[in-house]
Amino acid sequence: MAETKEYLYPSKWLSKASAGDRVACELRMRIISGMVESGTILSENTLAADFAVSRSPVREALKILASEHIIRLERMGAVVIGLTEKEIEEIYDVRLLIETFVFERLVRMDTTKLVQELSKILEMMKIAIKYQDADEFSYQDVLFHETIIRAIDHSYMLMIWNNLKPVMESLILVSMRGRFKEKYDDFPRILKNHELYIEAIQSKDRNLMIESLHQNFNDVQGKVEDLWMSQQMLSKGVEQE
Amino acid sequence: MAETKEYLYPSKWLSKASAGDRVACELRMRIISGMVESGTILSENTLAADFAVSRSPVREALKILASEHIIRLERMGAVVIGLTEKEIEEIYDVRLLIETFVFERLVRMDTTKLVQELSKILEMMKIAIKYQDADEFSYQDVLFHETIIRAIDHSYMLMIWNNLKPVMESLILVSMRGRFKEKYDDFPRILKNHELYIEAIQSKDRNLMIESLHQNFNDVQGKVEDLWMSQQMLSKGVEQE
DNA sequence: TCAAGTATACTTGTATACAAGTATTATAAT
DNA sequence: ATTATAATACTTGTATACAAGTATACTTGA
Repeated sequence: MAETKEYLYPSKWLSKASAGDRVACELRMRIISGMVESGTILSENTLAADFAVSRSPVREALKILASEHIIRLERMGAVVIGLTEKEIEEIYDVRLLIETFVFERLVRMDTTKLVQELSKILEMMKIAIKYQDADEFSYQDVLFHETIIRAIDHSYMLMIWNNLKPVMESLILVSMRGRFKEKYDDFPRILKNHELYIEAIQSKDRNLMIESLHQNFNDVQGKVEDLWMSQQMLSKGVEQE
Repeated sequence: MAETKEYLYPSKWLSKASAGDRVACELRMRIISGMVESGTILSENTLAADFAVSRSPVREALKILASEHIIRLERMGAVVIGLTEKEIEEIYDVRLLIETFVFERLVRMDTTKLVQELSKILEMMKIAIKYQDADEFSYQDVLFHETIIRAIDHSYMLMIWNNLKPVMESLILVSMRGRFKEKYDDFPRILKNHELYIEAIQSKDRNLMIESLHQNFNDVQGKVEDLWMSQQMLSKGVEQE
């Protein structure tokens, strides 16, 4: 059994999590970062041994990851699907779909409180950049969009978001960690886009919203791919079971 | 422990299902039909005793239902959320959103094979009506829409559908069973709408699609509510733990 | 060397056991 | 009568045990 040297998922985010959640989060990061390649077959017993837990939490984790569609539960073993370029695009299709729907609701609401909340999160993001804290930045970035979605109080939109969130979170984490090392000058632009987004919500300007949304996605999308590839290259060195 | 007299979920659909799935499906039906009222607190142990299985499958079932947002997992016990009028509307928001997106993709595809498949399903629906088989009709109805969604080969749209499907399925089952008894003359109209839908896909007529889609929803939506209420009334007589 | 059949070692699904924690209830003291 | 404390009976999360089923590998026969 290969000793797991270090964890990809921020341990501070797991303070109250169950063993099942821990395994799910860590495994998800390994899959999305490319450390565990797609096609790999995961066994409950092996994973249980690797993570030093029993099969119960592992089973739970595999169920979670299967519902996120990054693994496929088969008769014998779970097959890693991972994220291809196509699937990353699909994720953004969904985000675009959701957030456009949400915006249509927002324009008919009082958004002053929401705008204030978003501004706060934006400030947090700035500070995260200042201290080069990629994880904190990712957290706030995800929170930013979640806050917008929660604002319309639509349980099924929230359901979709909740299904998408873990994968998004991992994707953003991987992406941001890479950029804090390499492309530090990207961040002013990201912040600008979020500012535009807030402005669009404030002024209820549909076009501005769509524009900043697309910008936001282009920001992440184009770069994630490069990074993801490089991560995959990088992880070729890691020993595989 | 109250003996469970009869099952709401069609047992033939559970031929290869695990005990966890069985519990999930049956419990879902009871919640959505109103037999288990919202606010009820479910305990793993009690459910395990009721369904004569161990806690493992029950835990699995509760996780599934929680991801579908019809129960809420709390520190002690799972609280039944159920479907309010608002949530039923929200489900149709999502369906509208998905299927509109799907249609946009379809108009850029060769849909001859899809149309053929849908026609087959429609014939099946007709036969189900002929033999007054509400369950079979529901099955084909769900399959109809799933077939359309699968056609565009979009894993994340499919993911959303998969999350929505069980609840939809239960909702349609409850609705159709009621209508086979009471409002038998609704069905020609339902069939007509599905025909229109196929026609829209065939001719790639966006307006026709939107129209038939809305019709389809109105068909189910307005009536579901009445039925749901009446079901709730009806189930008041059933003894509750 | 190759085919067929059996045995073995894995797989999942379910049951059960146990530990840690929480609510409730009963008891005791003011 | 009311409040505080302690005991009890629940809760969940995790580990482990076991049964049924499947793939793999090995052995035996030609």
